[in-house]
Amino acid sequence: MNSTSSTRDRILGTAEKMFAQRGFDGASLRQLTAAAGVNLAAVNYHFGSKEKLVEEVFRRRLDALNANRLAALHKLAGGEATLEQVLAAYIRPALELSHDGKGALFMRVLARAFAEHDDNLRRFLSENYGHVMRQFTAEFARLLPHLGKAELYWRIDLVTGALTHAMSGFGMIQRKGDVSEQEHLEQTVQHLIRFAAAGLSHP
Amino acid sequence: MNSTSSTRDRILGTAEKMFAQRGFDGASLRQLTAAAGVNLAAVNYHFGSKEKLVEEVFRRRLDALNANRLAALHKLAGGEATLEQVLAAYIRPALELSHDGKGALFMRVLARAFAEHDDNLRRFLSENYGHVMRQFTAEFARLLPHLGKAELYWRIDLVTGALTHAMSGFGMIQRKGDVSEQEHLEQTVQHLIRFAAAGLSHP
DNA sequence: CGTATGCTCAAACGATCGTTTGAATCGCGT
DNA sequence: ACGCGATTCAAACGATCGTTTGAGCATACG
Repeated sequence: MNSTSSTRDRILGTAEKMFAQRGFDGASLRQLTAAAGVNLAAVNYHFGSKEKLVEEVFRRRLDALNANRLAALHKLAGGEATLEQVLAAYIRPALELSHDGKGALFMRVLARAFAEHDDNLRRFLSENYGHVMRQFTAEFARLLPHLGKAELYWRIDLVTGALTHAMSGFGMIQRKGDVSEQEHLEQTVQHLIRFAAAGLSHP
Repeated sequence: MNSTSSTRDRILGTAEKMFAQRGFDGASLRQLTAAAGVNLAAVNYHFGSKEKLVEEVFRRRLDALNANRLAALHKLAGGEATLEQVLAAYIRPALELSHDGKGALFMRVLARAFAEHDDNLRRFLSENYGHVMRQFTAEFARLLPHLGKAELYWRIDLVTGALTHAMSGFGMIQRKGDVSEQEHLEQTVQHLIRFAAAGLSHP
């Protein structure tokens, strides 16, 4: 077995792009393998099925994304972090991912998956990355003690919707020529954090 | 030609349900017509094509929804309405639509369409209902003069994402047995309005 | 050298898709 | 009662889908 099959990676990269553009059903394996320059049967050989390929596209990005989120969260002083800091730990890794060309496509894939309400995919996400969301929710609960449990979950859901919506469009937003990429990213992070903080903590 | 063909309406109603459940590509005309109890060819006879059927599903709901939104907006005292009132004019009709059983499905269809970034559908929505969004944006600009144009658009986009996300899940949220439907709706409207107002108007 | 083993390839499989067709049936004005 | 347009119907069309197959090629190991 090859340790890093070029065919496997080309399929994954092309799949990410085409899933973002045409959706999971809309992107056929024939279009996908043709665009990747590999044989049609290579997908089933390397991944087993189209659905397993979808899961692998998610796993590759989300493993890194959620590891970064947890690392940022744990780096904060336990029990003393501010709401803005916790939000930054949640938002910045996602925005950094959506900032480079290929990661931006993945955020659109993610937004699509949210909207599709696909039960298999939701179970996959919950099983593999639910613990991350749980840790952040616990932090939010500590920082917003005046909110009831239902109210807190509700606001987090609203913030999640806003962020998903925003990041699925990020990267397509025209950036002014007089600010650097890093500056643009930082400004966007600050906007998102302030928006989320305002929505979460209002009385 | 029949003025209100039962076949036409059954197709539209079933299409809304199945598009919400399985997406536009995922719901086939064979499943759809079988569930509606009509012949397969009836879709192409009454609507011309599957894509025209999709547009008609949108048109039927959005005509009423946006008319209600504009009526609520114009009923406000011109130039003196508060941010919360304008938000209510925007949010309440959508939530009322998503409150009855069939409208709730439509909101999921709408959320799906947002995530799919389909160019044809976006053009259709922009051409037919763009003027509504423009009027609300003008009101927001009047009420939030301290925000730059770019900043305002950005926050409206975030609010739109949050609302779409929330309303696509609304109706699935379990309602406590001790509050009436009307009460539940009103509480939800108030939550959404306060969340949106906080996100829009924060410094 | 011979032969496993990992991988690629063209071709085909059955299933399902949206659409079209032409005949059968319905419903109403004259 | 008759005729005609509107509607429904079963059947078929070509296209495309995900998956499987078996032969061919490569590389490494005994």
